[in-house]
Amino acid sequence: MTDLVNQGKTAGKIIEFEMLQNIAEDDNKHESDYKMLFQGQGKILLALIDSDNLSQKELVERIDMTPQSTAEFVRKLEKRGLVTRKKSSSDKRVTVVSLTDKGRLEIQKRTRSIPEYLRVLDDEELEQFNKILDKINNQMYLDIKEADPSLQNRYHQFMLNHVLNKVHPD
Amino acid sequence: MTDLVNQGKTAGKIIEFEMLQNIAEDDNKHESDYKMLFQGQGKILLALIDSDNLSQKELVERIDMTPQSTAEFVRKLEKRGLVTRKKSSSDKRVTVVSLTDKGRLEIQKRTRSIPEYLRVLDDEELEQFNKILDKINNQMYLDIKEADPSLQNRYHQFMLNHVLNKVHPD
DNA sequence: AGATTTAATCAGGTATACCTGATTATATTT
DNA sequence: AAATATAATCAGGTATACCTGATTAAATCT
Repeated sequence: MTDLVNQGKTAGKIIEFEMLQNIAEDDNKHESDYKMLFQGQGKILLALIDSDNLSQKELVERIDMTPQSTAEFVRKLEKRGLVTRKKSSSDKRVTVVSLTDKGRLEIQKRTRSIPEYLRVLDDEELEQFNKILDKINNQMYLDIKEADPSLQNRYHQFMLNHVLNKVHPD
Repeated sequence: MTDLVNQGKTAGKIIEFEMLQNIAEDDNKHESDYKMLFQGQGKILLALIDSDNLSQKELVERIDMTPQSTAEFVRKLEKRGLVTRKKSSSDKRVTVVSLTDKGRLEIQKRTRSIPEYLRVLDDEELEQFNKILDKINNQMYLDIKEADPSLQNRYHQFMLNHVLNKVHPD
């Protein structure tokens, strides 16, 4: 039963960690809104760094949202200057969405930047942390797949690929 | 410079971890909406487990929100049956907000529950993880204080106490 | 007792993330 | 060429988290 006590302690520290990230964000406002990465406009940006110039239809498939919501978020991103929308010449029904440089920078700021707090860990701790996160994440993939097998084909897998391989290349 | 590479890897895994938590939540919807813990209604609940029967005025101080927003969230929580509101008899201007049993359970579900994914870590890893989280969290406290010294007196400290000492007692 | 301060509410607004149903315009089928 | 399917948009809605300004009611001060 010592197990449960230790797990409980860790669980508390994880909540604390998330709380602190939240507070730190309030501070530098829009700079690093990690909450927004996995919903709405953020989801679209993430889909686009994975593969650019997608039609809204393709976005919808990857992102697991209605075409209407997707269109709305794309428009908002366009207004913010993070993506462009142009009609495809081969099929004038489709709208191709592309990242602007500003958009690319925006996501990189959010996903590629190394949080300051990691600097307090030494090499050994960093390695331990990596291993632990790998274990946890793998378990979560399994849990998610088990809970809803259809999820595995959706935006998750591509985000995974993105986060693991592209944003942080070795 | 190997440092930066390792830190980058870890940063990616943290984003992945957060993404996975998000997805897992979508699945069991309202069950464990960790995003909602540190804003709006969640913030109020958190303030109330720390110390119950607060006036809205006291809530406002702890929670760093306008009285109007606070009142709004309290009303919503009342509608959901998570808190009660009664006028103080000593000062009929003040409204005392108290957690109901349902409300208490609600936050415990969100803060006390041990995430399933922790079960994959063995004793040693759990200990390492605890140490790492301590180091990171402490650093974040320092960073936050540095960025805005006024924050230290607000809801953060009490949440810290709560998360560390009360929700997960040894 | 009258003036002022205080706790809270009312009224109304903004922004974000979503959704459903109906419609338009272009492609593809038949 | 007419019918159908497809990509996207329009219109309108819900819910959440916030906010400002104005007002009410009770308490305290002078």
